[in-house]
Amino acid sequence: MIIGALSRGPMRFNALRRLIGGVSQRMLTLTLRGLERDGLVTRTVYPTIPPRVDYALTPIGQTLTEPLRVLSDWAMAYQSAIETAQDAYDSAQENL
Amino acid sequence: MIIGALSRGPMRFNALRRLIGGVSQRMLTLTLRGLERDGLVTRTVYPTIPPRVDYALTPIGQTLTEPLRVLSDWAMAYQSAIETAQDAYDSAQENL
DNA sequence: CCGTATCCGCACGGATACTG
DNA sequence: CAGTATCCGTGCGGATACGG
Repeated sequence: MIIGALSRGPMRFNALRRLIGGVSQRMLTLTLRGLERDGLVTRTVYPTIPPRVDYALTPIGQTLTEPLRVLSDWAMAYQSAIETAQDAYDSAQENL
Repeated sequence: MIIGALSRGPMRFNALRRLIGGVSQRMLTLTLRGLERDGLVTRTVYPTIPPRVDYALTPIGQTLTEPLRVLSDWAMAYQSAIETAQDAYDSAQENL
């Protein structure tokens, strides 16, 4: 989701947090550090007050947006079919 | 990896286990049950001795092979670049 | 605003033993 | 062969508090 959010341009920490939704501050930080370590995301600090930090995709990070978009499209397309299958599976398990 | 392995045709439990490698019996079973619940994989039992169980992709499961192959191709292409980035990041952390 | 530090519950997954 | 059952350590991630 971070890769997808940054695919349209750099974004600040809290903007990212609001856009993704349901992510704790801790996990967003840890995930961003991981992506930074992997060379997929850059972190730029502007020494202003209040502080400002921009996150952006590196060239390699941008190459990942397409594969992830393909996967995301698949998930959107089959989400309801999969939920239906789960319901059928679960109710079949009850009758044992 | 299970989806990728089954993309070329049905496969038995232990064949799958050997092909994937490094997966415990427990985790392979749990993962297969999850895929079955999601309607991505079918489980077929042949009541022979010794028992035989075939796993195969459902039509929906087959639609997932392409998105995953795209992602896998990306991983193969950038694996070494990412490892290099990690090494650079880690050695930069040491000097603090 | 953008984090880090600390505590803690819990569930993930390995190891092992057992079974039809 | 293809599992299930049980025990158990560890690490993930939430919650909370604090700081530049």
